[in-house]
Amino acid sequence: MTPTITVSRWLDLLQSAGCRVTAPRRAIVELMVGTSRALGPIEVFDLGRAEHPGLGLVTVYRTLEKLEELGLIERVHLPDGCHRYLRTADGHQHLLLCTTCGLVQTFAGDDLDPLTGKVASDTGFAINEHWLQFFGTCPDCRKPISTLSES
Amino acid sequence: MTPTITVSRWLDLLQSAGCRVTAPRRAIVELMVGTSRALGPIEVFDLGRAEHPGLGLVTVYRTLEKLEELGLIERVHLPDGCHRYLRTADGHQHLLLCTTCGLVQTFAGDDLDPLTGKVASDTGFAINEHWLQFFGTCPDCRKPISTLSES
DNA sequence: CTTGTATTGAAAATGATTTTCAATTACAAT
DNA sequence: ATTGTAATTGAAAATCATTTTCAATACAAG
Repeated sequence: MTPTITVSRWLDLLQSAGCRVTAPRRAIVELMVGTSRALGPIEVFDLGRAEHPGLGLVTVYRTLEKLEELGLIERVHLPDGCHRYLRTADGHQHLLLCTTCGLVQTFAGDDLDPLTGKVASDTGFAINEHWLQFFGTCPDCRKPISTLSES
Repeated sequence: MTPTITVSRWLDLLQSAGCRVTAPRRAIVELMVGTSRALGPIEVFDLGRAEHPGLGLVTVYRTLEKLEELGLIERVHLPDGCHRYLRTADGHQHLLLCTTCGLVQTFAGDDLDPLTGKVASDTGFAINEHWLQFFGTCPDCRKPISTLSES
């Protein structure tokens, strides 16, 4: 699906959920659909103002919250304690994140269901979520600044 | 190693690092050594005041930071975005956390080194950290309140 | 085009964490 | 034991992220 079609789909889903389609929301949706980086609220705010200069930070928070409710984006947590938002991948994916620029790649990891079941029965916990995430530095961020390609 | 000996060892390590051993620090160290729950700063503050009533929240933050620097405790992140501190386990362990009370269990998961190497060479990332964590509800927190045992 | 209501952005409020600072205290050197 | 000094303390203020409040605005249904 092309980015343009995905943007329309997200806006339709917003409308189906009883929300209005407004310029600020459109700007934020375009951003989140178009990027392959995990973005924090301030980044969305800064990038969004390029599209829609009047955009307010409060609207960013509210829109991200709504997109998360709809399952279109999800929070990812980083080692430093910050969290950012990321377009939800199809199916449950394991994540590889660049801690410098936020670039995200997904990878097909091991199937954790058997391990989850074993740990649950060993411990008596009811397990309802897991994280398998790798963190590192992406190829671009590993390069010296002089040779950096545009993102 | 008994908890008492571990407390002494932590205090010795603090001193070796050029820090002074004070009553507030002793209270916080005893807490972190003695619990099997991941505790947030406010929890440490509240529990610590039982031991040392004058304890200030600022001191809690500073002491936890120092213990983390020394590698004696580590931050764990939770799905809701909060983070708590946990006595560092021997070797790298995978964690199972109760999202209700913070109880932590470690489990021997799959060895992720081969997968890490594969993902690194597939993507060109330099991978330097990973999380494999399960979240759920521990046996005690699953029980109705009337039958709760003391922790 | 009019109208009702969801949405907006600014400002204020909140909550977590950090910084500043004067008073205190551990502890090394007498 | 006493003392000097630098590390440490807790309170208050500052900072930063996030949420709430609210009056003005703008979407979309009729």
